[in-house]
Amino acid sequence: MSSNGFRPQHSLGSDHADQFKFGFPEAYFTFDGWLHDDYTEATTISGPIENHYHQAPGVGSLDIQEPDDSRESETTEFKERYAFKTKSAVDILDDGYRWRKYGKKMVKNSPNPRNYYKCLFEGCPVKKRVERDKEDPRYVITTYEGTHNHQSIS
DNA sequence: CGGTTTTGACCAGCGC
DNA sequence: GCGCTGGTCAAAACCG
Repeated sequence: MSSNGFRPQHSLGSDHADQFKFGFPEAYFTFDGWLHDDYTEATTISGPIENHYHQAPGVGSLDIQEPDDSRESETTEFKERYAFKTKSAVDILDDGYRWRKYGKKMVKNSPNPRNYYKCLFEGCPVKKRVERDKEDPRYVITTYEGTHNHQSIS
């Protein structure tokens, strides 16, 4: 977190296996729960905020969304998805991966646009969307979709 | 000059 | 079907 600014050093404190499963760099983020599509079940972050990162005291539940029917799952890329809120003044959070923005949309019921990003790594299917919480513009909702097939370099 | 962002068009799923 | 909504494409602009 020194020179380049944002590299909090605390660890998630629980399932590192999960982190690797999702291919996320250690200690970048903590999760405070799964957000459903309508975000109704979002829990609110409590705890100290450091820079743009949320230092949650604990890791919330992290549910995996798999396709309803596995009838066509073969080589099977699951569509894991998870989301979390971060209190941040900026929309672009450095999570250790390189992303290319490929779209922007105004969503209904929210004055804020939603941005679409794709992981730059060749062949990596991961996408994410970023939007500002409509009720609480101080928060950024980031939704990741997919699993990184590589280590984070950056 | 190469990669990224921007932005409107395009497309697919779904509810009416 | 039709129109609305969300997600993606792609061409041009933009920027280091």
